[in-house]
Amino acid sequence: MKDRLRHQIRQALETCYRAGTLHSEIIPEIGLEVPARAEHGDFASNIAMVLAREEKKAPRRIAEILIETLNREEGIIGKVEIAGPGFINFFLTERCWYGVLDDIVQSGVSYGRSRTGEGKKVQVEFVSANPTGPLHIGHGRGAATGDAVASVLEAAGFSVQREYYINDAGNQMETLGRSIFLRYLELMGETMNFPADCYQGEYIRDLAREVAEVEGQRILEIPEEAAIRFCASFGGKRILAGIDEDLRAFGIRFDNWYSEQSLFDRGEVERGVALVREKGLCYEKEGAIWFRTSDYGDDKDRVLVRSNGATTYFASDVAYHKEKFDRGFDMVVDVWGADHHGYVPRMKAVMAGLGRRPEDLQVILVQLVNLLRGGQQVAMSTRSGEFVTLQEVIEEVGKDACRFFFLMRRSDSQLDFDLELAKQQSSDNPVYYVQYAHARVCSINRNAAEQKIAVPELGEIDFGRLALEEELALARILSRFPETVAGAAVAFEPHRVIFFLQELAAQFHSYYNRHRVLTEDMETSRARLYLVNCVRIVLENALLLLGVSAPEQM
RNA sequence: GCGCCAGUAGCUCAGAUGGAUAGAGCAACGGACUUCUAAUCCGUAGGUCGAGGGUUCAAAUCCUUCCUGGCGCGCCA
Repeated sequence: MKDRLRHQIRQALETCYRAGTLHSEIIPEIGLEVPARAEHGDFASNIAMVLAREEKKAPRRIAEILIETLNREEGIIGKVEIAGPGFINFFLTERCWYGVLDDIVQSGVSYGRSRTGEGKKVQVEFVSANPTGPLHIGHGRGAATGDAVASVLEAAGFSVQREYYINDAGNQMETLGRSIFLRYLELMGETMNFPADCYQGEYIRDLAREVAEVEGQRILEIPEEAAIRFCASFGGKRILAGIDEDLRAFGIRFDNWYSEQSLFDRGEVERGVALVREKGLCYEKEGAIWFRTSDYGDDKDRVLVRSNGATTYFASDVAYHKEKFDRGFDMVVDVWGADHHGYVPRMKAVMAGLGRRPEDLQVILVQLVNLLRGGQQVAMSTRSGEFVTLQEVIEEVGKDACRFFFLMRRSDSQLDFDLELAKQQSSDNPVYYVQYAHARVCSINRNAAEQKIAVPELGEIDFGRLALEEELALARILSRFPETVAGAAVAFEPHRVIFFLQELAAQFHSYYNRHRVLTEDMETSRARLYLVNCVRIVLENALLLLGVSAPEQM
């Protein structure tokens, strides 16, 4: 809708230049916004004020000239007013708003999709938790965010792959192996002080028990190093399977699981290091090899290969990101915990070093989740192994509430997650507020069916019956859905969809309370039924985009 | 010390490309169920947008200084 109007303005501008009524010959970015106040129209443009300096004319005068030139034939533009210092306020015709309803019915599940992304290949990498323990609530937020970003990008016309990067190569895997091995020894009757730098959680004992069940005494009889390696691999696989299970319960599936170890096995890390050395981006100092990331905005250079010959985690990441682009992605999105933000400049530097634009790598930082229960903070400590797992939270509050809560805030602001509130089935709980709107439409449909009124199909209603202000307001909100999704995609901000949902649900609830859909008058009933089913479609599309279900009854 | 992020109503937070009188939810107060689900709605009240300076016709938004909070500054991962 906005694009159509913008197009009309551009044409008017060109016509003015041709006719000589305006002369600056520039076509600036045409600012169009939805004004905060209804009396300022459906859209407002600041174009006249932007041109004022160049034209050396009063903004209001420019606005007059433009309005005279505007093509009204397409029937989109109803009334146009000049207001304030030179705003042009556009009031679109009702016909044009109700055309949105036909768009929605026609597009159905596709309504909201756009071609903004032009099919560009994007990879979204998220969660990527080390396979050394179960997912906790912080991972949950990253999971919900990454998945929603991916979905929103898909809907905006990008071609998206979801990837999980498995950090299975570093010495944390060694620690995992040793932790399990030591618990295994305990089971076999050895007494010891379990080291503080090992993983403390109860799940380590469970894994040790499994090792004992499957392998019996065998692990006692092989060299310790091999035993640890076995335990690491055994535990890593089990934990990863558990992570996959948790994520599926959360409604998330990855297209690809990518192992860091495989980078080593295929020589990618070596090749990556060699490549940046060939490009002259490195130097040796004190026996180590350094990447000149400070040439590209990082505050210091970073070690790729340590003086003992071992590569750093950074080296893996250079190889990994290089390999991502080798796979043909136009853009790569990484979802990280906000505590890794210091890592961003060096990875941007890597992009530049590899000859990519820094914007081709987008990093979304996800802030901490503050877990509360009835306003009281829930104590968590990774070191002692006392943390609330994602699985526990999903079991307690349900997938829908969990997903919704994780997305309610901008990802880079901290999030209070109150378990009691998330469970509450009341107006305090925004999840139910939105879902309830959907269920209500479904309920209306059931009642309509009882009265033998079918939901009208495309073109079957008389828009003249939709004359209420609240109905127009609904149509306006519905029309904004595609641009909301596209905006959320290019800004990597899925929370915008949440706010859209809340606004739509609020407008619907208000309408519902004030007016009956099923009335004495058949044609009015049918027209309203058509409208509220458009609301239902958009609610459902938006909820599914976020991984939240759209229930038919509650 | 340096860097990144944040500071908006009592609380939790929105405010896309700078726009007109800064919004929502919760909490507070007052109302609405013989009507398609009250998990809802309607109304009232609540603000020096951390502080100062600057750019602009126009600043919560951009620049700058300062204050406060969080995080990060390894040949760790």
